[in-house]
Amino acid sequence: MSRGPELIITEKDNAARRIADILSGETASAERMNGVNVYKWGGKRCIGLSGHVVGVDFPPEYNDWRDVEPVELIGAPVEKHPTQENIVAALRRLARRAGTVTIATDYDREGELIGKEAYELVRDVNEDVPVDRVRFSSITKREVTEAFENPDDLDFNLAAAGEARQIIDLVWGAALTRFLSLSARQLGNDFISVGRVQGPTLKLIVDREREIEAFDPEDYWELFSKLTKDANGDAESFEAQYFYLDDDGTEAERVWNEADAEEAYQTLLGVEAAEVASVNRRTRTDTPPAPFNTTQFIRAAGSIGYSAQRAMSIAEDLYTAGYITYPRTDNTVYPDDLDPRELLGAFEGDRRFKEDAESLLEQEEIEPTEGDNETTDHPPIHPTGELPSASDLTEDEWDVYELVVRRFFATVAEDAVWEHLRVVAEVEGLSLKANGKRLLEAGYHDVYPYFNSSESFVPDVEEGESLVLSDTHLDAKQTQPPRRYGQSRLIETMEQMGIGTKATRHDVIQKLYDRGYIESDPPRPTRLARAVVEASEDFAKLIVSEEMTSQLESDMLAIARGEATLEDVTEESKEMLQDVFEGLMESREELGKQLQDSLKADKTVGTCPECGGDLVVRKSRRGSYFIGCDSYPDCTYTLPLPSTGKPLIMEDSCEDHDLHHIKMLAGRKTFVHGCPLCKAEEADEEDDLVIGTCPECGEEHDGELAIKRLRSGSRLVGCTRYPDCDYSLPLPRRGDIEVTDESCEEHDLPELRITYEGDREPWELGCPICNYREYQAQQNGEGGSDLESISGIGAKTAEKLKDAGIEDVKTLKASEPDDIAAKVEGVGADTVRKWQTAAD
DNA sequence: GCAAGGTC
Repeated sequence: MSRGPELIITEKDNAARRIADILSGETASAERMNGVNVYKWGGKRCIGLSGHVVGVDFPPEYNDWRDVEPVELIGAPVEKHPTQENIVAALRRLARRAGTVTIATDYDREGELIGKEAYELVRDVNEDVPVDRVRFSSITKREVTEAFENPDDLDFNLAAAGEARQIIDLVWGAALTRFLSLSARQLGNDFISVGRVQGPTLKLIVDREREIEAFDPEDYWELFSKLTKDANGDAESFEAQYFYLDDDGTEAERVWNEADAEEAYQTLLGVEAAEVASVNRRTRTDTPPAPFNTTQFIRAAGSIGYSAQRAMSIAEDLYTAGYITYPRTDNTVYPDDLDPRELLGAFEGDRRFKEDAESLLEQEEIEPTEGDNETTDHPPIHPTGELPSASDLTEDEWDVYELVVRRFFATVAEDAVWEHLRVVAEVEGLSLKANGKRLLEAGYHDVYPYFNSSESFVPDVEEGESLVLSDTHLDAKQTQPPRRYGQSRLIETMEQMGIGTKATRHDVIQKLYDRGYIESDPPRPTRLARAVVEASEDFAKLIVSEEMTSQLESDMLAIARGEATLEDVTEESKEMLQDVFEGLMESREELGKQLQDSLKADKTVGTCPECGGDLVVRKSRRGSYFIGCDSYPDCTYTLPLPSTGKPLIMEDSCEDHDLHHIKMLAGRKTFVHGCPLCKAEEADEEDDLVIGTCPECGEEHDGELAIKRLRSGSRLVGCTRYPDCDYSLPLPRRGDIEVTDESCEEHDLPELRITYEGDREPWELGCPICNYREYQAQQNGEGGSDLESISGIGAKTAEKLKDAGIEDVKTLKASEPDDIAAKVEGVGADTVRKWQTAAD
């Protein structure tokens, strides 16, 4: 009997392709099966999954939220079903005729579970085929070859640990989410969610907000003087700060008592010189940073202005294009077979990195830095050595790519060395100190400019030397509340707390935005978020506590070790949830009311000037936002809002009308609208300024074009016969509009100039018709494809789609998913369907 | 339609 082909299953297409290349000596060819790549060479086939291709859920009879009491979900069965039909079908087809199967999913717990899911799909169609498992932590020739020479077995206990997590997350998450949503009567798109990871993350944000609110600022004073060394006519000055030793004998700069501060201030004002009491010099070694894992990468990208979500999406594109390694990793230690010299060598041929690469290669010894996390999942994020040419990347992609390259450079660069100089001067029993620092050896800072390496100057002085004292000033200050978490700080804290994973932490933050729990950046919790956290603290403490995860982790460890079973762990967890529900059911109504009140508070802008009710942000039937009275239909008072963006109610209010200011969130086009009533009044007070004849109805009806200000705050050039004629041309939101003496011959309209406050140069907008035409041409010309407006389509994918003749969203929507999948590498029909839905 | 975890 002849054996069928060997089937290799990986976690993702990219890994399948690279492993096929390595094992085949680059002779593997790719073919498409159900829109999925299958790599083929000799008697072997290799297919990449897309992470989990099956998911857990309750049976369909539990689908209706209203029909099923949330508490019933605790006892409900949990089923597995395919979520990526095309991949599952392809896998089954291949498995049916396979002679052996090798599971080569990622080397971590979730990878073991994904491997077991693949194993079960294989077993469904082929009872006898031998299945083994290979493990490697980076896809290099050496590791992969070695792993395939020494195959192992699947670790079913480890996979069961992952399954226990799936079940517990589903049951707790779904039961509590439904309970909160039902009790507040929030069904449909605006349901109220909680979960093991989003819960504690939200509590972190809410707790910080509570600290900020409870903060009681304290007054203190700080004193500074200028000290000048005046030797041989060369005056060198520096600022020194007053300090004293507090009761514990520790050095303090803040003076907590105004009288003491004033006394010291007067003393310093009365003197003209101070004597140097001590000079301390020391050198400090500043070691280069460790290689990037996901969290540290997000943090660094954050410091150059990229949100966590955006940084990961760009990294994903760079990875798919082959320029950087896999961006989701916990590892901060390079694998043994990364040869830094070889990788540096790849940058010698590139104009932009040549100089730095060469100087690094001149080092006699190259020993990369190591971080604290050494894991088996993937190598730290580093450039692959395949370089993009300038036109391959957008500006943002280049920024992020350069960051990854330079981080790699830094990890193989030399230490930096600083010299710290501390000078203490004394006068009349008062002490002043200054700390200078100088970069003696720039080391890694030369190749990694993202850290602050600025120096502060303090001249060489000697003990006993007299310095001129001048410019003494006393600064009154106040202690500040703790700062809100920024996105990267939040992700770092989640990592420390052990919640979420490298691949999900940034998504969790996005989810909190989507659910209406946080707004703005740095994120600020809404009233709803507080109510959800409070309700959870009162009745389901575990769901907002990091302990739920640490408990789960130790349970999973026990399962993996064979010391506990999946059933033991899930049953115990369900019993705890059952107890939680006893408390919840009793307080159902009260809880629902609190959630509803908070939801309303989140929408409230202020008090209605006509009836004293609440003014709230509403959405019209056409989908646009406006402000209306909560007492509608008894009160019909409304205020318009700008048509672009989603309104955010800001914290500050208008002094005249006591209405909260509004910000319109629209990505890069975000702007502050301000007080909606002020905007409306400004428009009412401003007369339309006629500048010419309406090109559409001028001849027939004597329509005229005028510069108008709308109550929504927008400005435009529009026909005076509106609404009978709706001809209009856009005008910028900001700046003063000046009508110049010049006029456009073609359209017989005056040219406009926009002027700004401050130093900003005026903008010669010109004829409004010409200007609008140029704008439209620009929109349709370069970057005319709007494919990238769909979430999930990056620059690279858009490029690939265009190569396949799919130029824009319209074509994408009109095409058959399977056709696109067949034409475009790495794109499945399911993905296309998702894009098509996203485009609607 | 719920979670969290993969991946796109």
